[in-house]
Amino acid sequence: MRGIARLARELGVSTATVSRALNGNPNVNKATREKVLEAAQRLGYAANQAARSLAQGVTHSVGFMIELDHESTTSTDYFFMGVVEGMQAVLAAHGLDLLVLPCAKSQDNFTFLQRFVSRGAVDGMILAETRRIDRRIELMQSSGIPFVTLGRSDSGGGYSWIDLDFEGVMATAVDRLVGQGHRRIAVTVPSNDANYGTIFAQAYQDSLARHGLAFDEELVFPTRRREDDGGSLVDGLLDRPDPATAIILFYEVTAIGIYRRLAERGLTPGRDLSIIGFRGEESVRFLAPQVTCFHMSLPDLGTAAARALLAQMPLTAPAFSSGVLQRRVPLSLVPGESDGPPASGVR
Amino acid sequence: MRGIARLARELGVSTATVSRALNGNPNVNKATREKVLEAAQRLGYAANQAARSLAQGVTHSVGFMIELDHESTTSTDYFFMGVVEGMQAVLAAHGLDLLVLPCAKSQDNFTFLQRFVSRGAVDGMILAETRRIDRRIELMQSSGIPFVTLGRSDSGGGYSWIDLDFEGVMATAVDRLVGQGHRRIAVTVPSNDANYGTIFAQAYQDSLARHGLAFDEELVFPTRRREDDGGSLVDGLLDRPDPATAIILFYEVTAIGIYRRLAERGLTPGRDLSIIGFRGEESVRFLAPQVTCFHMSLPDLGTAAARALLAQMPLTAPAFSSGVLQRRVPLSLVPGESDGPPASGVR
DNA sequence: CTGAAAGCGCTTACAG
DNA sequence: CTGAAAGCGCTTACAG
Repeated sequence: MRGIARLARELGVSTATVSRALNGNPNVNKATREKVLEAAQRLGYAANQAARSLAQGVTHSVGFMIELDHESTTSTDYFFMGVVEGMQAVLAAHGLDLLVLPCAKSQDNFTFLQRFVSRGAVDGMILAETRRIDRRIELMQSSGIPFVTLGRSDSGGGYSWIDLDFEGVMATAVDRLVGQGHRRIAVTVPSNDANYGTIFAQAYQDSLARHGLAFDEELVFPTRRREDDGGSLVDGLLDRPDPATAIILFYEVTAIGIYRRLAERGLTPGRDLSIIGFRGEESVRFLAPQVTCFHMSLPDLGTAAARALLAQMPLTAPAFSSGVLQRRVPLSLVPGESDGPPASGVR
Repeated sequence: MRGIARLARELGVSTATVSRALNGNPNVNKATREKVLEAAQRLGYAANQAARSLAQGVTHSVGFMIELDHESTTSTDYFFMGVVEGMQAVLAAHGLDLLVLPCAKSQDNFTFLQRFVSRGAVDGMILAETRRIDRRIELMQSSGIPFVTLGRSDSGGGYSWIDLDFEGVMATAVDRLVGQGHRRIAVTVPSNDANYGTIFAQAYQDSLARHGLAFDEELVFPTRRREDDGGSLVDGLLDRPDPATAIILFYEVTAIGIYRRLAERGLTPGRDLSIIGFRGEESVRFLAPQVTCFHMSLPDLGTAAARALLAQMPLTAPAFSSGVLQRRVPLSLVPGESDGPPASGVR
């Protein structure tokens, strides 16, 4: 005999009583409860997860599906762990375990998710790196399992998501540069297929349009999350009939390569080329001149996602404001010295 | 009626047959199997995880416990995701799910682990950041659940671990510096309580002793995983009666701060101070002069850990060479220009 | 090759 | 406040 039955026998009570005592059911005599709790503690007993889940119909766990591609996992810009920190704290406070579920880039992410969902392995799910068209969202909706995505998608319609305010960031950056006198503003966009790339690029176009500036496809540079992906675009930016005088970076780490290439050409960031980075990062903080960028708290992003999920889960929903939550997290500008009026003085 | 029962009824077979077909039991008529498989596929049916685990006594999942502290999760030096990449690939190939289990620094890591273990939530466990004395190891041993640690510990005795060859790295670095003529060699060590700090420091002492060099406690600098933690130690290193002429860095990112401070003082890395970094990192790769460092593959480390675990798990052990595996993964030196003969020419 | 039935270790109405 | 018993959804000897 093992598990709860063994504990019950040793204590001379029924398994029902042990179960109630352990689960905080109020209908248990105080002395009995203490006896049970003490014994469980002493013997290191905890209810078997599988049996518990089967009986209760809930797992008390939440999955966070992330995709592993070598480019990002080994990047200095990898930021999901900071987000996990916030998620974990909120979920733990509500008695939920966070299971980070890594899906290899090489396997189909739909099938991967489907397995966890159809097996009932989690009570809720957080998805990252949403695509513009993302079948995972419809999968989650038809599964009935509460979920929230980190990032928007055109799929699914009215579901909960948390995303960064790319539009706000871009508007602020372009406003600032235009205010400094720039007219030829370039941009880098991620070279992967996540939806944020599309959103960032669209916000760029919209912001230019707001200022009556022409959109030039040749000023849009897809880059990877790599320091050296910045350097190679500098020449293309400057050596043209109408050179760009400013650039907005999706991956701020690429500033490192840009600074190097500028230095090689005897040029100075902020004077010969204005640079604004998207997400202020540790690895870039030590560049001189300091990169003008946008700041955000990664744990706060995780916290927001976890809350949006809890608001949908049966056990926790009552404590949260109801319904679907769709929120863009604003970022604040951190002025540096990497931008300023164009050297040519064009205005 | 739901789950397997519903599927069975629809197909006009017993649940036993459905179960066998789905689990690849050979004792199933081919036509029957195909019928079942087709229906399961069509209806998106997958066996309930909890029921399956309860009946089988195994979860087909492996946990990787990592500790979240804000310093490391937001560091550009965070490297566990690269390791996860390798783990996940190996485990998936053997039909095992990898659950990354984040434990907040603020909660007790022993209790955290105990919950997952005593509940039977995983079939195997990988532990990171082992301490010199680490009660988790005895916990795992008494649980009977296969486990492997990323990092050594004095606890537990003969269990499986994978660790980096800190001794080899240190010996190579010191040999190289001594060969260049250095006699006063400083070192940075991590300021946390993980065992690798102790090992690194001990290897430093041993390597000095091998060359008959005196150990000077004042040349040992605890640092965090932060770029700016390098700069502050430069002055202490140089402004003393017998200045250090070389330094070996545990966290290579701190080289960034060191380079900056040296530049401020009009000094040159590799000439006025020789620098060797431990783990070659993306964020440091663009420093000039290039930092001499040691290279390793993060996914390979994960692969090794996963294999060491599989070798202990009942279902997979037969395919692996048996027994306890304790392995130090070697790193290879990548020469840069950040070290060389001391400027004073002392020999 | 297939089915009826027991059993995995819990939780929870139900009855007292 | 407590216990006997059913039930959660599977898997797997056992019998045929």
